Amino acid sequence: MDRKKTLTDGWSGSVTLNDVARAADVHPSTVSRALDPDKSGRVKEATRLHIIEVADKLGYRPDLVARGLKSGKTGTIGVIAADLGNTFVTPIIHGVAASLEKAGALPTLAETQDDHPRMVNILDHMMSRRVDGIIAFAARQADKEALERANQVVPVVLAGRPLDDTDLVQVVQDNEAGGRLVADHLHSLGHEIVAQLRGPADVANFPRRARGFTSTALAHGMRELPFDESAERPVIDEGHRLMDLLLDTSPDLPTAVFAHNDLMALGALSSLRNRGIRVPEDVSLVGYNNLPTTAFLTPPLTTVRYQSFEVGRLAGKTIMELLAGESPESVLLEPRLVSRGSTRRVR
Amino acid sequence: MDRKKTLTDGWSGSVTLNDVARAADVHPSTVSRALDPDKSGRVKEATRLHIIEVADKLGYRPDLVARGLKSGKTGTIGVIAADLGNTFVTPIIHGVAASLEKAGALPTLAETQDDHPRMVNILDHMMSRRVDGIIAFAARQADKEALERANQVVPVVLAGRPLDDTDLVQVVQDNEAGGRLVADHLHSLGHEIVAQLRGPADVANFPRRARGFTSTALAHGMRELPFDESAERPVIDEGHRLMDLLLDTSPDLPTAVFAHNDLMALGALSSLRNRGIRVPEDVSLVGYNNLPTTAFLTPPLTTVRYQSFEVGRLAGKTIMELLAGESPESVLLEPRLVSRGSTRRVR
DNA sequence: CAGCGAACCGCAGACGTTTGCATCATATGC
DNA sequence: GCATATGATGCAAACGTCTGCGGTTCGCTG
Repeated sequence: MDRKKTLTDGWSGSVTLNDVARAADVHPSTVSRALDPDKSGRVKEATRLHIIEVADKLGYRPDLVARGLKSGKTGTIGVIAADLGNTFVTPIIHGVAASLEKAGALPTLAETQDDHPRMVNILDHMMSRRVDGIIAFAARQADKEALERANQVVPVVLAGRPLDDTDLVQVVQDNEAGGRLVADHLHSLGHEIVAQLRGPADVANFPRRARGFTSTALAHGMRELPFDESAERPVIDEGHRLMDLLLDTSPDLPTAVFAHNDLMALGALSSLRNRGIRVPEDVSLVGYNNLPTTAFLTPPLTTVRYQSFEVGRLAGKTIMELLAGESPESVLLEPRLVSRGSTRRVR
Repeated sequence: MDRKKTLTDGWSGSVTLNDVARAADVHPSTVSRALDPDKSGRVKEATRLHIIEVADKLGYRPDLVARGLKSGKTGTIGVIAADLGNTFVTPIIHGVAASLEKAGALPTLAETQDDHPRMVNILDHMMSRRVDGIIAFAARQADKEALERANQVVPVVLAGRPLDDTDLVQVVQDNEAGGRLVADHLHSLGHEIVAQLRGPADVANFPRRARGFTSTALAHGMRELPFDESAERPVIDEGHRLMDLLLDTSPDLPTAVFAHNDLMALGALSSLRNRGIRVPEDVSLVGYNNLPTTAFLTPPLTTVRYQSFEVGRLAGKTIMELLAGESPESVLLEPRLVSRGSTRRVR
């Protein structure tokens, strides 16, 4: 009349601490202590071993939900993405998952589609779930206030996309340096007339890339064509549209184009092809992110490496440090230019 | 002396049901009922409105952890991936997240790296977290038993990668049909000597593709070069290695090669290029998955569309149906060939 | 041998909800 | 106007775990 449930021999229909206690003939609190590595010194070695044996035999698994209720810690980190379909986002998630798992935590995923009300809803939901912390990436400037509010309750780390004027801890790449690298590269190849295809202005990455590029181009005495249109979203179609627009409206042709990410570069490439403009013979083209397949394009795309996985990994590490009460600094990763066939010396 | 905490005006330091009850001068259970849409009929309209108003003012957010403990439902679905770095996996996750969110649930992510012990650990962990269900994709045959055991406790859905000889509900593409499509396509272009670059044999997708391809090629009277080596992992490098190996060991040259996925096709492409073998002039090349950038390769890659997002979406839908007590069938999506420049009529 | 501290363990309350049951007041039927 | 049905709310237990407090048992010292 003691061992009542032996349903499956795997995770039986949830064996509780009480079941173990009854089977081991001790009080539940003793079982709790025996199974807690921190407290195991507070229980006699013999009983501890006995309890562990019984727990194993019964296939006891602690109920993390109950534990979470009692302790206030769920071991869950909310990860809020703008767009899970974005090829630049997924490696970050990969990095986050990898580093959290190492710390015994797990990420819970949500997507905002860059919609502000949705961001607020999701934050609400995450708080309801009592996540221990939040990693938000791909946040637009508009979300800043909501994220700062959330940060009053649980640690918030920004990953992949920076936010201006905020005290939130950030793990991002130095996009301005990235823009500078591109300008330097084009300058070293002798380009003098250049243009940018801008990503969405409210995603801070892109204005920063633009700023770094423009200032350095200027410093080198290059001429940047005035073209302020920016993409709605950083995708292939928009790259195509912007390239078309530039070609249709600009009196001059640039000898090199800096697309703010690889996808937009792809779109630009097909726009150029459609018009018989050759890359790199007529125009050099640079992307950003170094997506896995860019090396296999024809021509292989010159681009800037974005260590997405590393960003995710560090963001995970950072939030665990915050949870441990430490005060980690924001991280600014250095970009690196990957020079390939889509850029060449201007004749 | 009633409203004690007004810390932040956002998510104040967690307002509980009791706080609301006290402020509204009713019993907690009444608040619980008033806020539950299902039970709202069981409380007077006036008090209900009053309670809602008070709850809003206090910024009450239910504690989903406590609710989970009481109700046994956490609103969380465990999503177990083999490799989050796999470009074929991420759209599936995207689809899962999208469809779960619609149902008010959220996915919790973990990665096995195709390591069996790790899969078991993660399943354990997921059970401990009391997930309502599990979507496992990218499972190898070895994991079958563990997943079936888990399925005794919570619904399990397999997504993206099929498993043989199991009753688990699956949402996958008809890989055999995919293989047939490729063989048909190559046949229609007049190819007679063909070869396959096989993906890992223990991931059921690949043997199925192989089977469909081989049987159809045979039926068409084509000759398939005997080449049984298969990739360790379905990645670029392995495609390169296999292509090299095939070229080095086979006495005959195929006029067309079917790589079991796009990444391997990329590797094969560069192997061929290194030897001065032109695609598609000398050899036609087919991939699988239709990754976003394959259309921009030179030549654009002929491939088979894998509706990854749709697979994820349906997997999410399916698990919600299982949770609702319905008995959804396994889903077998139809592949579609995407014919591009990497295949051409044989001279 | 009395006394005392340490080691070990049980007790019970708490975390924030939900829910069957009990209770009370009100409305309905005769 | 009384009995009964009905509607609204309060009460308390429970979900599984953790933990401060206190009690018991030992072994030890003086």
